[in-house]
Amino acid sequence: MSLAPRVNYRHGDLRQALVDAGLDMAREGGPDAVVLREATRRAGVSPNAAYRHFADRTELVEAVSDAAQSLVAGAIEAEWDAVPATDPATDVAHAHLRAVGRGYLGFARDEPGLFRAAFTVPRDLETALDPAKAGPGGRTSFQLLSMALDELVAVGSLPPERRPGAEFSAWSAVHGLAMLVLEGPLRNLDRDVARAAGARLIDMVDRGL
Amino acid sequence: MSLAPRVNYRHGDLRQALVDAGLDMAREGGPDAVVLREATRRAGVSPNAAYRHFADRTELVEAVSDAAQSLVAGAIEAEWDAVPATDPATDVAHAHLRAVGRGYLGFARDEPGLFRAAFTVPRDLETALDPAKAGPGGRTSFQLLSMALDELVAVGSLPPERRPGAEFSAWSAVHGLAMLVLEGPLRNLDRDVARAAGARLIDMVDRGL
DNA sequence: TCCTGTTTGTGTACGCTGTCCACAATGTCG
DNA sequence: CGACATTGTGGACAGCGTACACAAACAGGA
Repeated sequence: MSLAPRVNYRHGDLRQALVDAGLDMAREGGPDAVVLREATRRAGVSPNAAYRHFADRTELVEAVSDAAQSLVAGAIEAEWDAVPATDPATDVAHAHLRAVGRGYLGFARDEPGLFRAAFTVPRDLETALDPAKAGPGGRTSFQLLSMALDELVAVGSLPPERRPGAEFSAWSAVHGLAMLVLEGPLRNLDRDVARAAGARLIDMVDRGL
Repeated sequence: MSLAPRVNYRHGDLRQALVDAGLDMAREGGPDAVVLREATRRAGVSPNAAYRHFADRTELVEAVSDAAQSLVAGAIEAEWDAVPATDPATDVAHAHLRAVGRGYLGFARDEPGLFRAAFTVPRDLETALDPAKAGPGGRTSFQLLSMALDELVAVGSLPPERRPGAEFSAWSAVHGLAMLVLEGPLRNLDRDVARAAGARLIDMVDRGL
């Protein structure tokens, strides 16, 4: 980023600069490609400077992961907002669920490295409501999924007794396809075939939940 | 393995010894924990000896991955074989599908490191029929899943027009749950809750395919 | 049986990584 | 203005993957 050597001894916002550099590295190569020394290099700073902001490499990667999760949430919000609210409520609810799945899979396809950084690193779900992981609209991807499922119950498309835990099933399905295609055995699946598989998968979820 | 220093200059079967060491390391720590130098150390051999059997670390990890996939296939075969063939064919077909899912998820739960070594490394699906990845019964996990789906069509539980590509949907679902629980945001999910989520997920697949 | 060539091991070395330590520049607050 | 906390630098270390040159063990034909 800042190619010109700093005139000031202090950097300004080194922490953010390191996270940005980490995001760039994760974009091509996933979380494993985030190397601490390289991040400091890109920030124009000595390797050890990073340790003033992160206890170790793991903490840096986790910060990158949080930022990546926020980007995913943004992508899902965009799909959600594109759903017209004019149709009958039942259709809107289903459309919202499918929008969440489409946003998730679309992000995985367009930004595989960041997707893996987002979802193969994080500590646990306890922090799924962490605003740092939310999109511009302030909601995390998990919250968006929950909203869609609540909506399905409200319009009577999902029996209330099947609502608890439904997040896990729906999430698992799309997440699994993403991982299989990204870093799993379906790695070389044709792009169009993968897209079709995504649509079919969302059908299955919509039908089977 | 061979703690006593070799008396012979040659090792015997170094390649296999390295793969075995790699499996041990992958068992705790997943594919990233497979370190080439450590493998040679455990085999009682100098670091460079590995390069007579693998072009680089990646090739070693891939060999470990193949071995791990074979173990998964074995676990699935065991579940499959435990299904009694006495019930009506329809029930048996569904039971086989569920056995595949149970075997897959059970292996992920019992051997998380090996599971990740098996499914986050491999090159692509082209080699899904590779006998090296098969279980003792000679079939890969992908083949077992396909067999279950064919059976479902045969007994009329799955419309033939939905058969093509059904592997991807079913596989995605179980794989996704496994990944979320193993190295994803559901990492700290209670063991019993995870098990219940698995059962519910298999329900969804069975219903929605 | 020796001689020769191929296979499979060893030794040394290099650059890269994450991380530790002591020290210096900068900002803040009494 | 001076003391203190913050944030940077510099040097060092062990461990990693890997390249290169060399040595031991085997294999086959003379």
